[in-house]
This record gives sequence, C-alpha cells and structure tokens, in this order.
Amino acid sequence: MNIKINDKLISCADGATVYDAAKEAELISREVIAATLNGKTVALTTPVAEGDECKLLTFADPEGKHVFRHTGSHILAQAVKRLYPDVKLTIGPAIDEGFYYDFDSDTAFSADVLSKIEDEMKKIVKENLKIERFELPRAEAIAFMQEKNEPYKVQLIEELPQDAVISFYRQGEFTDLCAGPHLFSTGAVKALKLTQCTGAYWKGDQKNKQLQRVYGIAYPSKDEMKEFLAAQEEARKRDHNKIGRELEYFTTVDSIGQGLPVMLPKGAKVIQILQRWIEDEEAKRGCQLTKTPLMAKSDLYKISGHWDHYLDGMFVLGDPADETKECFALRPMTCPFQYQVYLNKKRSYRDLPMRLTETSTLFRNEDSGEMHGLIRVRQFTISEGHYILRPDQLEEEFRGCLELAKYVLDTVGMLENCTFRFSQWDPANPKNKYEGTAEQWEEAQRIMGEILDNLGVEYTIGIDEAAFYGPKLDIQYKNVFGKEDTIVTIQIDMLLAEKFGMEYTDQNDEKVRPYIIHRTSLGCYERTLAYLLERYAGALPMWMAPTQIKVLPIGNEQTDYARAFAAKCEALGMRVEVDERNEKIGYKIREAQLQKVPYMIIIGANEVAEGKVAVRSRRDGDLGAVDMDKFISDAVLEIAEKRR
RNA sequence: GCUAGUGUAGCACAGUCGGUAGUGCAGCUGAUUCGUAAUCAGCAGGUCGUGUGUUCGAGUCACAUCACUAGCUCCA
Repeated sequence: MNIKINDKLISCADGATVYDAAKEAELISREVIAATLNGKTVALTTPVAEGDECKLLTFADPEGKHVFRHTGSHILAQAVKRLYPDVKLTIGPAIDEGFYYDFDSDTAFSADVLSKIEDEMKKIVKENLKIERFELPRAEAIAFMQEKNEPYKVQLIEELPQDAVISFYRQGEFTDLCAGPHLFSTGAVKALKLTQCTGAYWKGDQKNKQLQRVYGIAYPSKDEMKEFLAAQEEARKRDHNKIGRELEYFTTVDSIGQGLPVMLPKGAKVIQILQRWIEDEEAKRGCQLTKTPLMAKSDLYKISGHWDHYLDGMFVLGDPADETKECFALRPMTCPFQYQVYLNKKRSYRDLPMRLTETSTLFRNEDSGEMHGLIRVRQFTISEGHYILRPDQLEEEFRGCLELAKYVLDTVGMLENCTFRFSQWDPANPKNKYEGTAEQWEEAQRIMGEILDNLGVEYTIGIDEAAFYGPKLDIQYKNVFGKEDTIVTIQIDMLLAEKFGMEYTDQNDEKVRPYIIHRTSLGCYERTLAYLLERYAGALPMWMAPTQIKVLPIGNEQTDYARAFAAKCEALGMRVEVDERNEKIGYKIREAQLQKVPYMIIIGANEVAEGKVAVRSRRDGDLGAVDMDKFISDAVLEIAEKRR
C-alpha cells in the first residue's frame, strides 16, 4: 500500500505501523516520538492504511511534547503504585510545561516522598518498558478496573459515551485507562523531575474529595531540562511580588490584612501616571468621568442582582438579617452606581451613546487563599466604564472599547503577550449563578460572537466564565509562573438595563431598553502594575518610571551645576533625583543601577567646563558627554512618545 | 475555603542535642571631597510572626492563630 509520510510518498507492507513506514522512508531517528496520522496524534505503533498521510513528531512539536509528557505522567503513576499500592488513580494529563497526576492517597506526598517517587520513576525509565495499547469492550473495561480496585477509573469509563473506544496503555506491570497516545517505551524519558505536590479537587469541584496532585516535568535530555529550570529561575527573578517589594513599590502589613497592599511612593506614582494618562485618553474618546460612592444600602444590590449572585464576594456593613436597621455593603462593581447617572433624567436616543467612565475603587471579599501580591487583592482600582447604547450602536462602540484596550495595552508593552477569551455562560450551571433566561443569554452571546468575528478577534471560548449578567471578552495575561488572569474585560449586558428600568425615547416616541457595555481600558491598576514590573523586570520605561533621571555629581563643586540641571528637567515635568552624598561615583552608579533608573547623568569637572552632561542610559549604555539641552529635548520626546 | 510549604534586624541568610541571638548588605555617626559596578572606622538595630502549652530552661518541641508563597476552587 502507499502512504505519504512527511510529504514523502512510499509504499509499505500490509499491516505496517507508522514506525515501519518511517523506517521504510528512512525518516526514523532517536528524536521521533510520535506522529500525526491524517491530522490525529498517534503512537508510532499505530497501523497505517492505504492513502494515509502521516507526519512524524519530535519533542520540538507541540503535539510531540504533549505525548512525551503524557508518558511522563504514566511513569509517575506507575512509580506511585509500586511504592503505595493502595493509592487510587484518577487522571494525569500533559500540561503546558510538563504533566501532573491526581491521586487519592491517605499519605501526604511530602518532599521526601516525592524524591522517593522520583527515584522510582528513574528506575522505570531505566527498565525501558515497552508501552502497549489495547482496547476492551465497555463491560470488560469496567470489570478490569474494578478488579484493580480503581473506583475513579470505573467512574470515568461509565461516563464515556456508549460508542466510545475504551483504550488502555500497558507498561510492565502497570496499566492505565487512557486515550493516548504514548511513547514507544519509557526509556526515552532521559530527564524528569517532580516539581511539587498540591491539593486538587476531583473533577475540579470544591464539593468533591480533594486529591493530591503531583506535578512533574520530563525531557528527552538532561540539558533541555536544565535549560528549562534555568529559564524558570530567571522568570522567578521577575516576580512582581519579589521585585515590587525590593524596589519599594508596595508592601503588606499583617495588621492591615490580607489582600490589602500598601502602595509605597514609587507604586503610587506609577499608578498616578497611568491613571492620568487613561483618564485623558478616555476623555479624548468621548467618555464622561463620574464619581460615585464606594458603598450603598443593600437595596441597590438587590435591584442589580448582586445580593443574590455576589453576596459572598461583598463586604457587608451591618446585619442583613436585622430588617430594622440599615445595612450597607462596599461596592464590588460600579455598574449599579453609574447607572444612576443615566437614570438621573429622561433620556433620548440623541443622548446615546453615553460613555460613562470612572477610576473606580472596588472591594471584593475574596477567599483567604486567593490573594496574590498585587494581582489578586481585596481592594483595587479599575479604569471602569459603562457605555449605554442604542442597539444599532453596539458593534461600533464595542469596536471602540476593543481599540482603546488594545491601544493602551500596546502602549505599555503588554499586548503582544495577551490572549483573548470569549467568556460564556454555562447552560448546565445551577440556575442561581446567572441572571436572565436562556433566550437572553443565547441572544447576547450570538451578538457578541458576531461582533468578535466581524472584528477579526482571535479568541478561545471559556464556558462558565461569563459575568452573572452577560458574556465577556476577556483579555488575558500570564504572570511569571504561567498563571493566567484577566487584565481587561469588555462585556455585553442586556439584563441590568431592565432591572434598573433604564430606557430612552426613540425617534418614534417609543420607550426602548438600551444595551450596556461594561468595560475596562487598562483594567485594574494594581494588577497592571504587577504585570508591568514582571514584563520589564522592574525597569519600567522612561515615561512611567517613578524616577526618570538620577543626577550623580562627582564631588561637591559640581553640586550647583547638578541642581541647576535637575531643576531644568523638573520644570519640564520630569522626575529627577540628585545624589548629593559624598560617595565615590562608582558607588552612586551601582545604587542607581540597582534602582533600575532609566537615565543616570554623571556630572564632573569636565562636563561643567564644557556645559555638557555625561549620560548613561539603562537601555543604550554609556552615551558619553552630551549637550545638556540636547539630552533634555530628547528625553522630553521619549516621554511624550511613551517609548519602551 | 481546601492541600502543601515558609515565617529569625529594613533585605539576604546562619543558628548543632532545648541552655538565653549571629554574619553580610542597607541604616546612623565620624573620617574621606572622590571620574564609572561596593572608601575606611565605629555605632545602633531583634518580645525569633502572634498566643497558649510542655520544660528548671523554648528561635529550637506541641497546639492554636495570623501573614506570606505555590497549587486547587473562585475571580478583575
């Protein structure tokens, strides 16, 4: 029969496998670990058929990595079963950077235990066990797993569709229910490491039993693993939680509480710079700034639905059960407050679109384990906005929101690392999570999907990620640990206008419900600052750096000249510091470098005599003696252009 | 909230078998007045996260609690 392999046409014997075919085509090598067969990832042991198209995969291919890591997770499970036969297996997939396996185990997998398991895994690799696939009919598959006393596996099989192919993979004495594919044998995993053990709920549901999740990494060579570990070590050095404290952007205080960071002068300064810029940008785009209270009576949240859907997330002041007294809550969102601006008087179609924005401080009572540096906090300030629209304005205004978000993310240098998620509701979710009817949701999501497609947004779909009142376009960003969070969100809401009785009079003198877009432009300032610190490893671009220029006079005689220079820069709005201490210039330079200041201006007798300044740029290195006014005009330009 | 880990000076870290607290940097004082990644000397700084307990004696052991970290769940 004839098949195509890596675009090479070959003929091979009946019953040949991908491996046989690759050998025939002289394409097999140590690096080949799996293949795609007509677009589907398969093991090398899969038989080929007439006309098949096949592409060989190595660890360099994403699918190849996936197969490799998945085998890693099986080796982990095998090692655990050898050492702890009573542990129950659940699931063990490959993930972005490695793999994990969830076990139901009574003994905690401490660091000691993990290293024991790791040693056993290395033995399994050394044994170079052949990995074989086989299938069983449903009833036999269930009986097989019952016999092995693996209740979770039994449950997984029972939940498979009736017509599903139920496959197993066997390596030595170990067999696991698995769709595969896998490596040819365990020996290919030349380097592996278990990285951590944490808790994880069965099926990701908090109500279920908590399992022990062991994370690991696996590589075809020790060098590749070392490289990865070194890169990860480097990434950790950018952790905002570390450098943000070291560089004195923020701190936390036990007696203030969790999720309530204190912004130090540098952090507060950067946020102020961003905030002023965003407010100006929004004004340029026809937004109107509002300022609404930080708290309200429960009555307001009862109208909005927060009381029913978001109560756990709110800080309530007073006793909700005591109906004789007023009960307040700090605001978790600005929507119901800002709607009051619209409701202030009767509105006409001519008033729309009405683009209301607010630099809005919010309070959310997150669970104690959720807080993380500046990324997840209990009090934060967002560049929030609510656009109240006629239906015919929805797409155009959505486009405006998206353009604004992209513009600001691009300007700060984050856009290239953003991904877009179309966050939808889950029709299967218990009713109390979402407002509105299925029809309303389908309608809102249909419209949003159309807009996204028209705008050419490349997005993934997130089921059950919607807000309780509508679908969202979430712009996602990853921190140094690879954990993703939302940085910007644009939401379409067709429900709350009705709840608040918002309407306008159209051209035919009829009352019509407006649409509402909830959106942020730069998102939450605290979170954005965190990502910026990580993105730039603490060396923020000139225009947003808390100190832009550090002037370092050499010796006392130069102090007056240095001060005059600093004053000239300050007069143009630049943030300048003069280091007047009697320290050696090398010492002053070192300190300024540790502070990651964009420009150091060194002033000695020579510069004073020539009317110049010696410039040392963080980005471009030593620029030598530069004319003072030339430096200043260049700096002004760099700031105005928001150069990175 | 759950699982695991961490908590000693502003920061980075030592602290043995339970015997009464150390180093470096930063800070302060003095000297040095200086040309490109750390000038010299001196001083000061800690209820060992907090509380309770065990003990003749606790940084060290036990329990509780708070905070920080990773992950889960949740979320901007």
